[in-house]
Amino acid sequence: MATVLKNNGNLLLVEDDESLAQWIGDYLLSHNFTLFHALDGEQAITLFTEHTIDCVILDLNLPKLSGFEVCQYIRQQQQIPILMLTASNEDNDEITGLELGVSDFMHKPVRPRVLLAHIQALLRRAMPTANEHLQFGCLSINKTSRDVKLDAHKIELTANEFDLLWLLASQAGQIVSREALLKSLRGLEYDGFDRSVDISISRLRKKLGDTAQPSNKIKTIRAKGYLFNQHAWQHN
Amino acid sequence: MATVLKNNGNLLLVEDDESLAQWIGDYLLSHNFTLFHALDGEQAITLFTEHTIDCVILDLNLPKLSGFEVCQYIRQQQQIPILMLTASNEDNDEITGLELGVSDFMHKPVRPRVLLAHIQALLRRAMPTANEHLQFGCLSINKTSRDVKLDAHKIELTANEFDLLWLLASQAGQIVSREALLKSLRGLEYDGFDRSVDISISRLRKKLGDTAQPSNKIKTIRAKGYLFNQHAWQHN
DNA sequence: ATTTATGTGTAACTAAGTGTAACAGAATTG
DNA sequence: CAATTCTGTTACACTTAGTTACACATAAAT
Repeated sequence: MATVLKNNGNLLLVEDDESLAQWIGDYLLSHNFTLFHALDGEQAITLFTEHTIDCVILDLNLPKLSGFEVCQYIRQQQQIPILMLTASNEDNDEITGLELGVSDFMHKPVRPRVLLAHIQALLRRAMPTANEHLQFGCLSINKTSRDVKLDAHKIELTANEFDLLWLLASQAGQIVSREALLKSLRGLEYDGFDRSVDISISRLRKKLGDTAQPSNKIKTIRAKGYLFNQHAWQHN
Repeated sequence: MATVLKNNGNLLLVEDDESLAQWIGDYLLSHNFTLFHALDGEQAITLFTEHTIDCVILDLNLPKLSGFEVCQYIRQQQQIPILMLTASNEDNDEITGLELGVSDFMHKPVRPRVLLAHIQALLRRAMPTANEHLQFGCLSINKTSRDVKLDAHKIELTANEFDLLWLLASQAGQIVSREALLKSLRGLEYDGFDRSVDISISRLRKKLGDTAQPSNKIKTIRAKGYLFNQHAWQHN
């Protein structure tokens, strides 16, 4: 009979001290997490782009790229939780990390039970992103039924269009890069030339009646990406 | 002339050690937070219910009600950030806190600069979609919708022009150097010759109707940079 | 299996935004 | 009042984005 294991989440552990990584890793594996382990900053980014990661555990002192650089890169792509490990006395590292958007800190030495509790809390907190339903004025978006309504009038979106709308709307008011969109929609790295996102945006705008010139409901931010404007959906 | 103070947020500090509370409090007050101070758990809950609190700083060991009970009560009411202060060696306290939904931890002794960074990060995270909005007389600038209005009349700005205006307006009355602007807009170091900022300023002034000679709404400070003049936008 | 419909990407063209170069004018200096 | 430095602005080239048309892929229907 096969052993059935629940996967509690995909963790990316970025730590160059192999023995430390080993026993942290073993402990997390024994609690049914899937673990990806990077020994330096470059590996971290490679693993991050190639897999769906739920939480990053990031040591600060790394070969090739610093923890800060890795953090910055990941933050530009996604809002996933980042737990940073620091030496206890480095106030400035902690302050810099917080400004870069680190979600949580732990000081070395790390106790595994505490680490586990932190990771579980981070994942719990990140979950509400899986909110089922969004409402902006007359626009209603339901994640589970994948229904979109404008003033009680149903809008038929294709799978792609819905995913795109969800990505943008769930980060309303923030600019989302083509990189991030392309990665979520097609799992591809953005090469600077791919226009598929633009086309989908164009089709989506048409269906949502975003006819203003320039578009107002989904705004274009040149050289940066697109932005869902939550203020543009008030009933008439 | 009156001193204008911005309120960065309402903090509830729950700490029974008065001397510690005193100097943490002074430091936070000097960074333009409004502070409510409770000496025990019951006071904490009273202050919490009577005021709008943006973030709670909670010591664990309290008279009357423990920090955990206060935490639990607040969590049932609202999702506001709770920063818990613990002794460094109490793993179990930290684990219990995380399970109760504490947002962040700091171990004593607390360094004020680090505390400040944590609070700022918590507030930033708690209101990602908060409307960042600036108003100067007839000029209105909304960061999340990236809309700019002059007397209810919408001004169409390009991405660059908006970013430039935001940078200047959010530091109204202060000189902003070309270095800083170029760095923010294009991520480049200023080489002393780049004129792109000047061009964008020129286009921005035209759209904002800053036609005076010399320009009055966005002033040129020779050899220093540009300055957004908040006094030049009074209604006619 | 063939046809049909639908979704989605690529190519190509048009439109719009933004930087470089160049020159003119203003401010500053000696 | 030169000489010099800094800024404003125009013109143009280049980059980025919107959109149409079409090709390919997939799935449903015949």
